[in-house]
Amino acid sequence: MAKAYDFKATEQRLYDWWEKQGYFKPTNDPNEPGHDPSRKPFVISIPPPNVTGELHLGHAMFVSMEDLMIRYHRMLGEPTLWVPGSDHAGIATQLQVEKMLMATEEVSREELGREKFIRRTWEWKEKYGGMIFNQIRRLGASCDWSRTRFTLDEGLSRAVREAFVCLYEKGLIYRGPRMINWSPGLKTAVSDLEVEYSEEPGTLYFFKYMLADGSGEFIAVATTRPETILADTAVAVHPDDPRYQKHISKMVIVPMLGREVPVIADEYVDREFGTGALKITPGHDPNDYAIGQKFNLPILSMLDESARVTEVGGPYAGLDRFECRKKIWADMNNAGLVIKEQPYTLNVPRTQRGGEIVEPMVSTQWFVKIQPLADAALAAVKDGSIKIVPERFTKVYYNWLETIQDWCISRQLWWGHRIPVWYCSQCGEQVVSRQDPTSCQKCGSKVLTQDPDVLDTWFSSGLWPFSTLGWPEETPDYKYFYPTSILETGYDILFFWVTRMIMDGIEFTGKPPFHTVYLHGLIRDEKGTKMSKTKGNVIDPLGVMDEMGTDALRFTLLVGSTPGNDMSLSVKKVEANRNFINKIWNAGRFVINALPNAPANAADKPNFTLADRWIKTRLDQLIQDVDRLFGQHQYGEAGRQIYEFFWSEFADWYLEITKQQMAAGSDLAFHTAQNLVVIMDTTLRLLHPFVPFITEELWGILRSACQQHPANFTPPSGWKDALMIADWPKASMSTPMDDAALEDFARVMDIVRAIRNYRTEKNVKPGTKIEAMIVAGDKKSMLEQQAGVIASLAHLDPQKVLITTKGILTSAQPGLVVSGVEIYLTLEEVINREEEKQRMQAELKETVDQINRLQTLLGGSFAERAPAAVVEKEKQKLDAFQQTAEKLKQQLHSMK
RNA sequence: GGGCGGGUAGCUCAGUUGGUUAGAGCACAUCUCUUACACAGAUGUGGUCGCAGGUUCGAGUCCUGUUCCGCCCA
Repeated sequence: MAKAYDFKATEQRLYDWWEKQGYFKPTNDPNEPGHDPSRKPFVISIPPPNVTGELHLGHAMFVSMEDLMIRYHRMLGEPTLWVPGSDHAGIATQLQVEKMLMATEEVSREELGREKFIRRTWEWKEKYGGMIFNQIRRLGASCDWSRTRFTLDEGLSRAVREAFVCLYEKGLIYRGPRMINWSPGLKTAVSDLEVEYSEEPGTLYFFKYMLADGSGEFIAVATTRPETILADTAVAVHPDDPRYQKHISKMVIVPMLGREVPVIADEYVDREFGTGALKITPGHDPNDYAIGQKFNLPILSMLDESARVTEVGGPYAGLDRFECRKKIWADMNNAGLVIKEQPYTLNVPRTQRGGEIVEPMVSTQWFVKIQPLADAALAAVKDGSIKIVPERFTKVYYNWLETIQDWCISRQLWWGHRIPVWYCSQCGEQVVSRQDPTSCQKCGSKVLTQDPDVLDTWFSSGLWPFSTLGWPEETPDYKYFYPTSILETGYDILFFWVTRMIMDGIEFTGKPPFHTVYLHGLIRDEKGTKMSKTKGNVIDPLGVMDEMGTDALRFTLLVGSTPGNDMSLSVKKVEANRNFINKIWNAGRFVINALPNAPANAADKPNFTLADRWIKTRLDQLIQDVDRLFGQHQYGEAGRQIYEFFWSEFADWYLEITKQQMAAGSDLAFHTAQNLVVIMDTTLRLLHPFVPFITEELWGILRSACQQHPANFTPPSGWKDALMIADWPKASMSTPMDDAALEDFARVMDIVRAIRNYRTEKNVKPGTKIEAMIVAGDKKSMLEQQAGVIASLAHLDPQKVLITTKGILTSAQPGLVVSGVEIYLTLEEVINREEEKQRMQAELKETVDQINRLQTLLGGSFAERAPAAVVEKEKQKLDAFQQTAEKLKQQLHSMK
C-alpha cells in the first residue's frame, strides 16, 4: 500500500465498478420478478440541473448531501432509488444556442426559423447535455443512471400536457391580457419570481399637470419615469387631501400630447410621497393597473415588445424607452412644464437572467389560477404531511403561499413545451388537447394553428417527482416509488420549485410528493460573499477535486455546513479534510499491516484490555450518536463526531496502544488484531456516506487482508462484495455502557498528558526515558495494569515505573497531581527547586480557586434545587480538587 | 414596511431537550523524521460567546429590548 492515499488511482475505477455491479439500482425493483410491494423504499429525485449547466459548488453540495442520504439508506438495507435527470432550461439554453449559432455561423434564430432552430438545439443538447452528468458522477453520485430523465423527453412532455389539460379542464388555467413582467431583450414574459429588485440611484421628476379648464392652474406631480406620461390615463389624489380636493373630477392635460384625463380620488395615494398627486399609467405599472381596474380607466400601451414607443406616444413613437425619457423631459422643460428634479433611490426590477430592466406591461398570456393549489399545499405542511427542515422555513413557505399571485406560465420562446392549445382559423374555436388535434372540434375545419408560446420551464419541473417515475402512466415505478421520501435542495429555490412540486403533486396525484423537505444553505467564498463569475471569486469544484480528491470536497461540504445556513468555502478547509482522508488511509494501512503479525488463532476467549474496552464503548456511543443525528438531519454534526472519534481517539490513542498489544504476541495480539478490524470496519461503514471512495477502497483491502488471515476476522454480518452495499453498523454492546472503562481510560489519558506537558515544559528530549513513581491510592491495581501503556505514551522507562498505594518518597521530589493520583518524575538534572515550587504554588492556587467556587456553589441554593445527579457530579469534582490541594500542600511542605 | 438568519479564539465556523472550567480546523509558538501518516506527532498561546435587561439554583443555549451585517418578501 502506498504511503499516501492516491485518489487519482482510485475514484474513477471504483465508480465504474460500482456502476457495473449495478449497485446504483434499487433492490426490490418493481419491474423485476419477486418484487415485494410491502417493503418501503427510500427515494430522492435529483434537483434537475440545467442541460446547459456546468458543475458548480451548488451542484456539488446537493449531490454530496443527497448521496449521503442515499448511501445511508442503502446500507440500512432499504430499497433505495435516486432518480437523476436534467431540465431543458428554456431561456438559458435558447440563449446559449443562439449565441453559439451567431458565433459560428452568424445566423440568428429568426433567420433559421423555429423548426430548424429547435432541431439545432436538440443537437446541441445531445452533444453537451450529458456533460453535467459526467461531472456529477465524479462526485460519487450513486444515482440510477438507467432512469435518467429530461424534461423534454416524450414521457415527461406527456406529463406536461396532461397537467396542462387537467388544469384547463378544471378552469384553473386561463388566458387573457394582464399586467406581466416583460423582458424587452429576451422578448418574452417572465414570472414574478424571475424578477429581482435592486436599489439604484435615480431621479424623481416634478412637473405640472395643467388643468384643462384654461385657468392656468396645475397639479404638481412627481414621477420616476417621465416617459410613461405618454400613457397616463388619470391623475390621482387622496380624497382627504385639502390641497387637491377642489380638483377632484376635473380634467387635466397630458403634457406634450394634449389628451385630457380625469383627476380621481383614491385612498391608495400616499400624501407624503412627492407632491401627493400621482400620475396613473395603468399600462405600465402594476399598482396603477390595479387603480385603473378599479376606476375603469383606459389602458394605454406606449411601449412595444422591444420597449420602443408605440403610436400612443405620438411624436415620440419609435424612440427607445430611455431616449424617450430624455427627449420628453427636455420638451417639457421648453414648454414650461418642468418644476424640478431631485435625486432618488429607485427599486429597479431586473431580469434574473441577463439583468436588463423589466418592463411592466399589459400582455395576453396564459396563467394558472394558483389559489386553490396553494391552499392545498399550505394544508399539507400545516397538517404535518410534509415537514420542512430546518423548521423556520415553514413560515417563509406559509407567507409566500398566502400572498401568492396567479402564475404567468407562457413564454415567448421556442425551446420548451409548446402550449397544447390550437386556434381554429375558421370559427375561432380554442382547442385544448392531450393529442395534437387534426380538426376543429366545433366546425371541423382542418386549419388549426397551435399557440406559438411555450411553457415556463418550472411548469415541467413542478411535475418532476412523479413525471420522472412515469406519471400519468400507472407504471410499476410510479406505483412503488411514489411518493418519494426526501426532497433535498437549496433554500433559494423553495418558491421556484419546492412549492410548485407540492402544489402539483397534490393536485395531480392526490399525494404530497415527499414527506420531508431538507434545505441546505448557499455556498459563498471565504469572505462570505456570493460567488459569481464577474467577481472572479468562484471556486471550481472540478479543480478542487483534481487537486484534493472528491472525498475531501464532499467531506468539507457535508461537515462544514449546518442545515439551511450558508457556508463559506475555502481551499484551506478542503485541504484540512484532504489530510483527514489521508489519516484514514494511514490508519487503515496500519491495521492492514498489523494483521499478518497476529497469530493464527487464540487459545482462550478474549481478555480485553482497558484500551479495548474503552474504544469499543466509545464506538458504540458513536454509532448511537450518529444514528440519532442522522434521524434529526444533523448530518454535519454526525460527520464531525466521526472525525473526532477517528482522529483524536482511535488514531491518536488506541492505535498507539495496540502497537504494544500487538508486540506482546499470542492471544493478546490475536484479539487486538481482531479488535482493530472491528473498529476499522465499523468506522469505514460510518464514514462511507460521507467519503465513499477512500472508504470503499480501504475496506476492500481490509477485507482481503482479513480473508488471507487464517482466522478470517469476518464481521458478524459477513463480508459483502462492496462496502456501499454492506450493512450499516449497529451498536453492539448492551446498555449500560462500560462506564468504568471510560472513566479509567480518561484517568490514564490525564496522567499521560500531565507527564507529556511536564516534559515539554522542562524541555526533556522525547528520546529520554524517565523514571516515575505514581502514587495511585485505590487506583493502584488499575494503573498497574496500565503501566506499560502509560510508559510508552509518556516516554517513561518501562523498567522504572513504580505504582504504589501510598507515597514512599526517598527524597523531597516535586510531583504532579492529576486525577486523584500523584506522579513523581525523576528528573534531577533539570529540576530547579524554586521553579518547581512556583509551578506547584500556581497549581495550588488554581485548585483552591476551584474549591472556593465549588464550595460557594454547593453551599447555595444550587444544592437544594438542582437535580441530585448534577449536584453529585459537582460534589465529586470538589472532592477531587480537595484531594489534589491536599497532595500539593504536602509536596510543597516536603520541599522546604 | 414585514419576516428570517447571523454576530462565539487572529481567521472560518461547530456548539438542538439550559447543567456550571465553551470546542474544532486554519494560523501562531516550541520540540520531534518514535517502525500508519511531516497531508504527521507532542505541547502550548489565544474567548467578559454583539450590547443591555430578565427568567432560573444555573444562560453561548430560553424571554424582552437594542445595535450591526446578510438574506427573503412587499
